[in-house]
Amino acid sequence: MSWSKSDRDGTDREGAGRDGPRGYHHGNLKEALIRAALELIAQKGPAGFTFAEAARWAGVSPAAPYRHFRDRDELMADVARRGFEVFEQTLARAWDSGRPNPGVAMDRLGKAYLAFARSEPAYYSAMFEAGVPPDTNPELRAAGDRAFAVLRHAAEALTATLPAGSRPPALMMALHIWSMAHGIAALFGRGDNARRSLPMTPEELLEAGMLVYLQGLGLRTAGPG
Amino acid sequence: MSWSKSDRDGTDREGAGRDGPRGYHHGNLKEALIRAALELIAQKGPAGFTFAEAARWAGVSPAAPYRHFRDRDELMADVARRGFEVFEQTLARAWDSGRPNPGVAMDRLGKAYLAFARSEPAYYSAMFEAGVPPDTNPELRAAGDRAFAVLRHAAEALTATLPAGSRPPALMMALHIWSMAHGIAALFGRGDNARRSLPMTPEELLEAGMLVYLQGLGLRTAGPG
DNA sequence: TGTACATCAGTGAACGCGCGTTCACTGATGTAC
DNA sequence: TGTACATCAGTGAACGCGCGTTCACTGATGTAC
Repeated sequence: MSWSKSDRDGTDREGAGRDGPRGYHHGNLKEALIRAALELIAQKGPAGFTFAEAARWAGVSPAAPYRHFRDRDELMADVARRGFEVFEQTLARAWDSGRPNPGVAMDRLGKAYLAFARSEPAYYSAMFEAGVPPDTNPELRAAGDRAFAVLRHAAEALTATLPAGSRPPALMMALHIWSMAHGIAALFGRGDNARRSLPMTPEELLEAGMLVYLQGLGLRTAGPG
Repeated sequence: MSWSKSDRDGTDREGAGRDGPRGYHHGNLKEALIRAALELIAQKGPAGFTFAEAARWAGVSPAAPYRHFRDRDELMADVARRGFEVFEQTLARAWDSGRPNPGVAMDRLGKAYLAFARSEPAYYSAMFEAGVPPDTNPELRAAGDRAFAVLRHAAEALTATLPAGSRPPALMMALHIWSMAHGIAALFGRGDNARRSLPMTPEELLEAGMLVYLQGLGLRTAGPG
């Protein structure tokens, strides 16, 4: 990205309109296409996003995207990769090195997970539901691994509070928490999709589930606060 | 093609074929379309299934399906409904009224969940991933509710083994187990999709997760056997 | 500082394709009498 | 038992549409000199 010297992200494009980067051809088509994809995926799901419509959204001819992506799949993979990067940062910020203690931080991590799935449905779809094989792209896989690593480190910090003899495998614990968080996000976490009514918020459901789970591991979680 | 009276279904059509009710026009086009949809969804995901191709698969003209389904979505909803019915039966059989004890039966239930997701990916996709709103169809919703009821009853049976004072809400417990099972199925449970390598089988992961969870509830599960 | 030139992002026209959907139709079926 | 008729499942041709993809092109940019 950012490859003319004088920058060009001064204004933003789609959504509220405002053609920013004027000057020459388009300026920052690659970014514009990514943003168009995010918008379209959010509106119509990962399947309802076409190369042609992304081009239209960005205000260029249907042939223009081929200058930046081999095909639709490559664009989707790029969206997924960026999604993992944002996801990693979001989770890492929530975890905050386990402050003030791993239990509280893990609770925050869970909430951040669901918040991401809800507020960034397009990223989340591209990452987990669009059928993008993680091996498409070494960078995609690496980004996914880095995001998962945040969760794994959190699990390690939690198990470290247990006496050395009775520590469960942190990797397994991370996988359990990931699975439950993903399950809740997929089944109940998004606005209109697969709407099943819940007697509580997804956040409450996950928080309760993690509490029970951690208790099952022998962790005395202080709970929130 | 083929519209003389004899002929017609002598040869088998889709998959393992065997078109039953031969005789006249097609005989059982509705069923044939459902089976075509299952095949196509299994091969190419819920998005890669078109009305026209289902018709081709069933060997009829592209206009024929309109005699049986208003549109693609209605067909998809029907697939989902049938999926929930099969799912309910599968889960109920695995639960087997909680024999020989709820702990063992719950373990079986979890394995049956994952087995269904793996062996019937088309049903599973239509049910949970195709974006079919459950309210499309009262029957669809009812079928989904009945399938979930199996899980809820299992949770009730498990909580009933606890002293009256310390019973967690069975509904919440059912939701937790469902979420974890769905999360594992979605992230790790299918062959090629979203392949993430695991240091264990999905079944082992779910079994371990349920064990920890149940322990957290204070349930002394005997474990398998 | 100015000019010529290579680079390359985006154009616009064109194509083949498969999809969804409609329409008047046809041929098989079941049934009333 | 036979005949006339209503019903209805499936036909096949047709349509408009949007997509993916290609192509020779053009016009803006950066840069070597």
